[in-house]
Amino acid sequence: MSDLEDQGQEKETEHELDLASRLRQEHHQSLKLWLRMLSCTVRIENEIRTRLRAGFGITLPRFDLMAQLERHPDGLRMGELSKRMMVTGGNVTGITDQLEREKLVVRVPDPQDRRAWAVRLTPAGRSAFAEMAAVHERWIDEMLADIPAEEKASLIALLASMKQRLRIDEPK
Amino acid sequence: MSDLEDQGQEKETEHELDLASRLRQEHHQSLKLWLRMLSCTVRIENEIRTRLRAGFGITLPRFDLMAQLERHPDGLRMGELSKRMMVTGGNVTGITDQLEREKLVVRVPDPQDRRAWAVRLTPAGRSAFAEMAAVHERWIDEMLADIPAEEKASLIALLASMKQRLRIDEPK
DNA sequence: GCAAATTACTTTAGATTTAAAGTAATGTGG
DNA sequence: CCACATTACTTTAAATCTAAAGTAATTTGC
Repeated sequence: MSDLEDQGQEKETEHELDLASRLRQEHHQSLKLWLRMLSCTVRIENEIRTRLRAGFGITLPRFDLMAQLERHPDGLRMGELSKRMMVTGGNVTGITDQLEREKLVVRVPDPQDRRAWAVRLTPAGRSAFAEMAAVHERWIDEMLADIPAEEKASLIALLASMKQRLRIDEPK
Repeated sequence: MSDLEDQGQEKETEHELDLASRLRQEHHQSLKLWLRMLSCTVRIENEIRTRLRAGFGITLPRFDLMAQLERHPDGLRMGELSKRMMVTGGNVTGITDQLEREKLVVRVPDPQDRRAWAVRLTPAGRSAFAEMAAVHERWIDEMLADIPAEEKASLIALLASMKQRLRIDEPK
């Protein structure tokens, strides 16, 4: 999903708006915010996906899963990965299968619970990820280089507030 | 891709940061912004996907395509849809096939260019979309209801700036 | 203890998605 | 006019992705 948003520039000379147009604008404010955010996100995501494939021959979901594991040296259970990556469990199974096939992660049985598996980066996985992550961060930095640091800081703060206040049932 | 972001709360008492930590923070600022935005986007997107399926038996990409068409009564060419939806042409072909099968859109041959097709909403499609769009906007409004209007306005403005300044080659 | 509910993960079917190759029509240079 | 590149769309193969059903282990209630 993506760019429902219209391209037109808006003129937000707030003091000149009468009540009617102010209401009309507020009515669509949430939708406009959503579509604008979605548009930025998809653009960046597509660019990262292309570069990861071209530069490292890896897909975005695999990179994402490895990124989760990199911060948890003891491994993460499938369910934890599913929650953190915000995708279904079946999806995590598939991506893990692929990464295991490539020897970048391993499934380790949980001694406490025989239903559960911990997924861990292999040494090869950890080393491959380290290289990719550094370049990945540089890409992001370059893509956002023309945004003033103050605007970035504002966005970071506002998005934190947004995440907190989102009226969506927490996943599980 | 999704929630690489750490969960921890940050304390941004800007005046107390020494130069070293300020630099360290700036180094990761872009990445943090990107991950935070991605996290919000995926959460909202998943919720909308679920609700569209449960409420209307429609998928998100089909809804998205119809939304593009709704603003263009004369129809859009496949390539236009691809650009606006920010997905590949092959993907648009598949989604259009599905919607055509459901009699919600039609392909109309372009008299000027026999390679090209315009895709249009059928009357049934237009009417179905109108109903869904109203509910869809209400959902967005509810999900974002706890975010103060001023913050929404700031985000809208900052994201517009972000979109403008993104250092990504314009699609085509 | 043990039946029933729950949990953790996998499997399945179907839709979406990309990248790359393929097809057909259009544009371009000479 | 005609070879050649380009353009618009489709097809293909492989990976993701969801929703739902399935499997096996654990927990719960009694």
